[in-house]
Amino acid sequence: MAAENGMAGGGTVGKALDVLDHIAMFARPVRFNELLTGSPYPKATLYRLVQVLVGEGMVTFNADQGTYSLGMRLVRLAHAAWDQSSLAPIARPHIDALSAQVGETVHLAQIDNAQVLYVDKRNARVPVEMYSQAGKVGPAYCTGVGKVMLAYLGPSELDRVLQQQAFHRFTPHTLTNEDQLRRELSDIRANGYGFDREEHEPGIICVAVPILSAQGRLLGALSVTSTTSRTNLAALEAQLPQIQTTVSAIAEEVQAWRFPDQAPASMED
Amino acid sequence: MAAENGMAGGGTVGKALDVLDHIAMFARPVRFNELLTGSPYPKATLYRLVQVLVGEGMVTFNADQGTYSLGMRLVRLAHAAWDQSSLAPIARPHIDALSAQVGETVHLAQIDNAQVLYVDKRNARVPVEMYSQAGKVGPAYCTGVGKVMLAYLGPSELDRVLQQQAFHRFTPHTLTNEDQLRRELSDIRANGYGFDREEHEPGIICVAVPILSAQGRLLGALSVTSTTSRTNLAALEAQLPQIQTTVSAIAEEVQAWRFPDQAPASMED
DNA sequence: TTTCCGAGTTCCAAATAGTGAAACTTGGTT
DNA sequence: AACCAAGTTTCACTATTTGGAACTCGGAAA
Repeated sequence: MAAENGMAGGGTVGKALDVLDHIAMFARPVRFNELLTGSPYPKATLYRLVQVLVGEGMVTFNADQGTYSLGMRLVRLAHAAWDQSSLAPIARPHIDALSAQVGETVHLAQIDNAQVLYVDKRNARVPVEMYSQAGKVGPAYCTGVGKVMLAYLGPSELDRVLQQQAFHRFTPHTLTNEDQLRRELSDIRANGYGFDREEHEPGIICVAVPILSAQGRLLGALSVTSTTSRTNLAALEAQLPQIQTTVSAIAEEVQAWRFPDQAPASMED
Repeated sequence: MAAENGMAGGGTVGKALDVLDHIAMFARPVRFNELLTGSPYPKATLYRLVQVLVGEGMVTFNADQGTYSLGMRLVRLAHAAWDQSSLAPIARPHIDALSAQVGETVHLAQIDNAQVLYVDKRNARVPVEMYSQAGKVGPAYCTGVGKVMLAYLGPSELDRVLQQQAFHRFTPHTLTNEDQLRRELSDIRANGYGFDREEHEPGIICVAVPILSAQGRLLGALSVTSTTSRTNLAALEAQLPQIQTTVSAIAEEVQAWRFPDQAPASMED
C-alpha cells in the first residue's frame, strides 16, 4: 500500500505526471538522484519517465549542472489554463480595483477536489508574511475562502468533500470536527459571507464571500485578509459592501462570457 | 538511439500531452467530438486518453455541458513552472513600473527552442490589437525580442537555431534570409538593443533589449511596443534609458536570487 | 597508479498497459 | 418506430513499459 505518497495513476501517464509534480515540489533545479530518493519508482523506470518528460518539453534538462526543472511547454499550457478558467482573467481588473480600495491582501480562490486553490492574489499595501500564494493550495475547512465555498456546495458533494478534510488543529481557533464545521457553514449560508477567525494562522483574519452564478452555481470565492494587530473582524465586515460589489461584477461578467446568449443550463440534482 | 520518427508523441505520455495541447488550443471548454475532429487518434483511443487526463486532474470535465477544459492540477503546475523560471516573477514588479512610465505595451520573453516565448505582458494604456499574449510563442527572426535574444546566443547555438527559422515573409519589411538576419544581429550586438521595424505585423514597431546576467548569459529580453500611427522608432529609442534601467534592475535581482549563497536545507551534507 | 564508489545510463525477457474496429448505449429528431 | 449522432464499452491483439542487473564514467580514496 502507498506510503505518504500522493500518487494517483496506474497508467504511464499518471506516473509521468507524478514525476512532474515531484519536480515541481522542489522549488529549484533538481538532480536525478534527489528525485530518486523518495520516489516509488525504480531507478531505470524513473529515469525513462524523466527522459520522456524532457523529450516532451515539460521538463528542461540543464546540462551544465545536470539538473532538471519544469519546462517551457508547461508555462505555455499554464497560461492557457489560466485564460480558460474564465474566472481568474475576468476577475483580475476587479480584484485590482478592490485591492486598491481596501489596501489589504485580496485572494481569489477556487475549490479543487477537497482543497482550496488560490488562483490570484494581491498583496496589501503593507504586505503581510503569510503562507498563501497564487497557484498554491490550502485547506478548505480552516480558511475563509474554503469555508465559504464549502457552504455553497451541493449536499452530496459537500458530504464527499467533508470526508476528505484533515481537521488538523493549526491554531486554538481551528474547527476540528465536522459538526463544528457544519454549524459554521449554515451560519455562512444565513449571512452570505464568512470569516477566518485565526483558524489557520495565528493573527491572520479575513472576510470571505462566495462568487456565485445567477443560477447559484459556485464559481469561486474572494477574501480580504488582514492581521489582528492591524484590524478586527468588525472592521473587515465593514468592507463588505465594496467586496459584494466586486463579486457581483465578477459574477455578471463571467456569466456573460460563459453563456454569450445561451439559456441557463439545468443544474445537477 | 536508433533512427527516430520525427513525430512528437512516440509514447503514451506524448499522446496524452498532445491531447492536452489540443484542449489548450481551443480557448474555451470543448466537446469530445470537437477534439476528435482533427485528432490523429481513433475515437476509442482519444476517449481513453481524455479520461486519463481527467482522472489525473489535468483536464476538468463539465458534466452539465459535456465539455472539457484544462484542469486545476495544470494551473498548479503552471504556477510552479512560472515561479521556478525565476525570470518572470522577479521581473514582474519592474515591468509594472516600466509599463506605468512609458504607457506602451511591454513584453517579457524567453527563448524556447528556436521560438520566442512571451512569459509576461503589460498592455498599453491605450491597448493595441496584436497577436502576442503571455504564454504564447512567436517567431524569433522577425520580432524585436527574438532578434535581440538571437544576437546574444553562443555561436554554435545560434547556428542551430537559425537553421530552424522559417523566414516567412509576414510583411514587406520581414528579413527573409539568414544573411540579412546575421547582419541585423551584428548591428544589435554593436548597439546593445534592436528594433522591430514592422517585420512581423504591419504598423507594429518596437525596441527590444536583452536581459543578460553578469556573466553575459542570456536570461531573456524585454520590449516596448507601439504602432506607427502613434509613434516612431526614434521616439521609442528615446525610451531606452528607462528600459535599460529596468533591465539592469531585473538582471541584478535574478543574479541575487539564483545564487543566494545559501545551501538548500536537505537530508544529506 | 589502481581500486572503489556512486551517479547516471543501457539492456532485455516478462509483464503490462495501450490499441482500435466494432458493438453498444443514450438522447434527441424525423 | 425508426433513425441518427455523440458518447461509451468491449476484447483479442500488440506495442510499450517494466525493473533487476549489468555497464559506463569520473572523481575520490587507497
